[in-house]
Amino acid sequence: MARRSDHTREEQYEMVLAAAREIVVAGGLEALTARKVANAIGYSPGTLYNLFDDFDDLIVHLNGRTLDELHEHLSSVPRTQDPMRDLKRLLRAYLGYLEDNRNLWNVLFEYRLPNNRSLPDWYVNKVAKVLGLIEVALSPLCPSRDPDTLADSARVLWASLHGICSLSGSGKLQVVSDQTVHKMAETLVDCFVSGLQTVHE
Amino acid sequence: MARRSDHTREEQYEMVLAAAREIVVAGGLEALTARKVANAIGYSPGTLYNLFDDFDDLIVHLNGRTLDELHEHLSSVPRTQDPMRDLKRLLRAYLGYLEDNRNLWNVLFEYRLPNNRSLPDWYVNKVAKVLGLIEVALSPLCPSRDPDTLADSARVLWASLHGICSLSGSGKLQVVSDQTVHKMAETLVDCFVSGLQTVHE
DNA sequence: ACCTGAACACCGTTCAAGT
DNA sequence: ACCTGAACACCGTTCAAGT
Repeated sequence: MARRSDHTREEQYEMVLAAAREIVVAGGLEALTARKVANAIGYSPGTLYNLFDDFDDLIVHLNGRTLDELHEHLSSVPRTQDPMRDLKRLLRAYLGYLEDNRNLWNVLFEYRLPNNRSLPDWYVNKVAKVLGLIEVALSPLCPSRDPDTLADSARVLWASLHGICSLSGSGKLQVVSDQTVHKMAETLVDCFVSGLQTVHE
Repeated sequence: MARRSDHTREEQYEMVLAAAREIVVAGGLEALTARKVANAIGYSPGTLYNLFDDFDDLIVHLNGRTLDELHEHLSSVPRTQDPMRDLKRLLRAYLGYLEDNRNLWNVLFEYRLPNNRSLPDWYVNKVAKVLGLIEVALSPLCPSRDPDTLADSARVLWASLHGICSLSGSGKLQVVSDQTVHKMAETLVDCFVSGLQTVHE
């Protein structure tokens, strides 16, 4: 109906992501619809397509923000002289973020791009930044000096932790309490790190 | 329009799951719709609701079949006198099933029930059966005689493996080749089992 | 140039109407 | 008793029409 200059493109972008975040926090991915986001920011559905390629693109941007949040949360973990203690703290910080932001975390991982499309470079970089934190924490515990081996170990640990959180969160492991998830995650870290140091390749 | 006794209820049930399986194999979860399933078996959409509570229920039943298939596939792995070798074979069988049935595997894990609902008992039992296979393989490698500890270890390993396959499959780990996934999974198993034997609790 | 809102082609689900 | 198929309340997405 009209050209509205109520908000700049950047303001609209921020409004959309803020609204999307709120909707996901309140109701998860299934609650997130284009019409609801548009309504929340006071624009029509069509306006979203001026800012994003499509709804998938919007979700990827929201997940990018979640990765930033997660990175910041994990970055706040202090480093001491005890590498194993630091790694455990990082683990607890991760589980803490998950518990406080369950729905955002769920969308971050449960959302899959359609088969023919792949994640944009800036998104891949955000993942790499989080992985970097794990590499740093794992480095003093990793006997190998090869950076590729370290990177692989960090990815295995990160992915394994994800598996525990993911399967238990979706009720596919007969896991009832967060306490059990914590215990399983600790078991993983203990065994994996211990194994790293004894396995000779 | 008519009462049709072309097929019994059981026949219809089988037809639905067979059609759903085919649609998923061909196009993944996003291709699976009620209308498409109904059309594939030559009935109207409404008929599905005579057989299943809703579409979620249909997917859960399909996933139940996938769990059966997976269990059967893993059961075919022969047992030798070398526990580590057996476990590695189990691992390879799992990765093999995944590669041959990627879309079914994706639906098995990426599909989440709405928040307020939980998986039925018969489904939980199917999961437990698969976990049982891992327990049996892990048992001779696990120093603890406590069956609960063994069960926890099996769940940690299963979930961790799932995490690696899941994250790499959705492109969230910068993992390119199946070869890398294999390598990561082997690293996990090596380190985890080795760690199991050295970690004292 | 920007935004609208109706329209399109879909969803899962329901239920009166038929046999 | 079983099945239909139209209808309902939604989706994501597009685009002619407005200012």
